[in-house]
Amino acid sequence: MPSISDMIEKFILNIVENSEEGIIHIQRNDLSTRFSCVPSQINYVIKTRFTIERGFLVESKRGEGGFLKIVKIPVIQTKVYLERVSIGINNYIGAEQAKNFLKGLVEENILNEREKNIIWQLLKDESLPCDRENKGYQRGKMLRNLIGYLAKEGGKR
Amino acid sequence: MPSISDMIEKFILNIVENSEEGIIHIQRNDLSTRFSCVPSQINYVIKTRFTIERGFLVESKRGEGGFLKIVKIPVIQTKVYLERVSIGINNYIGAEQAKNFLKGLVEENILNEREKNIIWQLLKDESLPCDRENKGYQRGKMLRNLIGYLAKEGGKR
DNA sequence: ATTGTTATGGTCAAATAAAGTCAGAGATAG
DNA sequence: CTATCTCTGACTTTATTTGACCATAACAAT
Repeated sequence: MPSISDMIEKFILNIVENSEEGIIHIQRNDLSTRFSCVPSQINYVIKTRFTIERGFLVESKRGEGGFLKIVKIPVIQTKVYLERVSIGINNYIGAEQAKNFLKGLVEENILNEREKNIIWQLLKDESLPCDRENKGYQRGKMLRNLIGYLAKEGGKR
Repeated sequence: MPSISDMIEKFILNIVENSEEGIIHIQRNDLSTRFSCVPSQINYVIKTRFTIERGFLVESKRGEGGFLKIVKIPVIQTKVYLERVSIGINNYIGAEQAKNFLKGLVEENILNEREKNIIWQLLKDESLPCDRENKGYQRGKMLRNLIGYLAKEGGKR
């Protein structure tokens, strides 16, 4: 007995699979109407199923002309990267750990030096004006999203 | 379904791109008639999209023969540009504003598309798991450090 | 020169149209 | 029977659209 959430997932998945590029724009209200559920259920589906770990990036825009943008990325690469940096949910990523991870990506030609430096500017301690615990948490989020993007790009330059 | 504002933006952008010199004169009422919207919507588009961060200057004249003059600032000395931009970085930087900064840097050839995307992954809302106020504050810090780095590098690629 | 008229453009706040959050209720699998 | 997953709705945040009212410039008629 598939739940509504399962059906919504399937529905979205289908659109993504059949899209060129694996990038789609949908509207939250459209979906909730189609499945006669409350809009926030769409958020639930997105949050539980279209995660980085499963190979998706999601962005959105509010207001008139708003949308959900769902991007499918190659899962296998993503998983490899995620495991390498050992980013689990709620994981703490220290500055050193982040630095080493970036170095690794440069060594593998996934990033060049300049890109590494740019990224470092954004997640070094001085750029995150919050307590240590949060710095680590934020680096985790940031790196996940970065990895998602890089996986999709295939690290090509 | 792009919003009307998006279409107006595209329309203006197209004219600017196809102009010699990157300087155009348009009339607010012409535009609002063409897109059947109220005149003040044009102001909205100008204010949210043709910003200094993205490398545009806008001047206008009222009264008979009035106009909007939109200038795409030509590529200038990177450092000068960066200095100008960094002045615009205050304590709170919203997601849209950050996006505009990045777009501007790309338009000025200081960043390439890929670099812009990488940076965006790190400072978009989804990557900063904290409240709105703090997101803005952090983006400020991050962008300042980024610009500091780019200024040193001279924006060369 | 002064004044009135008309043609522009500018500002701001309210209304509308999305999407996001979160906590609690309900359902289900082990 | 309990832990986890799903569903719901009230409240929040953000982006866009609209309209009422304001400011300025050119022109025409004193």
